[in-house]
Amino acid sequence: MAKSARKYLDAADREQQILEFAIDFVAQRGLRFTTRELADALGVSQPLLYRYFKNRDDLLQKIYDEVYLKRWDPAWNAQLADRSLSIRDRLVRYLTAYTEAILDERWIRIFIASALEDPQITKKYLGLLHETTFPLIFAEVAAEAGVAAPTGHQADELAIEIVWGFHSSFFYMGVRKYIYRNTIPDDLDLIIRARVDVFVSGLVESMPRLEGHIANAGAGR
Amino acid sequence: MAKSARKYLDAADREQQILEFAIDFVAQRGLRFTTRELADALGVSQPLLYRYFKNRDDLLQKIYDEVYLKRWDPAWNAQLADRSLSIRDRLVRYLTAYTEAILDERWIRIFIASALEDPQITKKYLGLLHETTFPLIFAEVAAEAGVAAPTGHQADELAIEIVWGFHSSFFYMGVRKYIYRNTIPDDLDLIIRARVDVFVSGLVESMPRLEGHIANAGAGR
DNA sequence: TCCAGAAATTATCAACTGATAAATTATCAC
DNA sequence: GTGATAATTTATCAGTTGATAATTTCTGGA
Repeated sequence: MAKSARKYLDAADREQQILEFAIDFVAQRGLRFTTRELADALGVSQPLLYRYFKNRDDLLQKIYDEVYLKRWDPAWNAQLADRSLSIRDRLVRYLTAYTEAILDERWIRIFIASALEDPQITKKYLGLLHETTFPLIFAEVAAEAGVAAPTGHQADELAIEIVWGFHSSFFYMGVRKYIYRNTIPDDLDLIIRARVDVFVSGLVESMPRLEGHIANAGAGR
Repeated sequence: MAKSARKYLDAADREQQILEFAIDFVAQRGLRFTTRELADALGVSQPLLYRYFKNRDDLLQKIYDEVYLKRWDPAWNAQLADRSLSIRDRLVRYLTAYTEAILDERWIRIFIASALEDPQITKKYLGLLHETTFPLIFAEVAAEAGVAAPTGHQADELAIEIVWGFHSSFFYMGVRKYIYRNTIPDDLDLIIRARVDVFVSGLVESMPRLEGHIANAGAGR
């Protein structure tokens, strides 16, 4: 008998089915859903949820785990550091993989909704970017420019900040598409290449002036 | 008698007090608050809310109106177009005013929460950026580069996209601070100048290559 | 075929929630 | 002071909600 035609699923299958369905459901409805609404949409009785999930929060926690799990490939950082390709090509390759992973309705909406509810949930993921990937990208562009990156705490902060601005623009495309419900261009590859070009050109050229910006900090106000 | 010591406020004052309090409250708690929680926090009875607001949704609508109202200064676009200053200076001036308006906990959190709930709410505001400000910024940088901006539908889209990436990085600082609860550098002026520098330098330099990106679209896949 | 055990549903509860009506309390003009 | 009026609270309700217990239905092996 095909599993899909069964009325009584194996416990493991049913749990997986509920979880997958709940991810789509919560992505659409946000965190204000009720357990009855979820059960009705899935076509099972509401108490059945409590056979597989201790309570509503337990279900949400498992949703977060499932959505964030395995969306981050540790190989990305190694590839970014691989100087056999130009920094432009490396950034294009990384951003192609990164956007493929995160420009997903469920991922974007659940990420934002969960962060709004409790920033702790997304902290680990964001820490990975902030502590590892961003310093790496800045350092690699600095190497491309043939300039020593400016040093000091304020310079480090500014460097991270510049990369944040660049990097977040791709995540933000997901926000525009799946939260604002705007249309975004469908040729993502074109946009990645154009933005990488603007970013690398700009950072290479302005890198020598960064020290100056720091020195002038606060002077103009 | 000072109004703050009164027990029975004038209707207009009470309505304003509830609305202001509710804005802070909803910014913190999100849209899952109950009318009792709001009333308790404010120190009034729950039915009192219904004297001033028809129902829960009516209160939310008035919150949105109050938060989004007058956060957008129509003079900004005119200033961006005023070529008596360099494009860098104009962008710095604009972004200083813009960030001052929107890097506010209530604004950021209610903007995101309401967009997540119903994208219609933020549509008008975002349309203003997309239709008016972004094309203007791109055109002004093109003029700075002394290059005719590339033409055609795809070029327009790409141009808007590049500016989206730049512009959104400032809004996104608010997301980082008030939603992710990350620390962001306190010297905003420094960041604005550095990012404007990277952006203008990069766009001026890569502008002549944009046509090439478009021509190559899809070729590399 | 039949039944033991697992899977799912029905029935139910206490607490919560948005909303309304009735009763109470403060304010102010006279 | 006093009473008319507006502001606020208390009491209350019907529908909802998360969760549990009791009951029923299905599945697969002997």
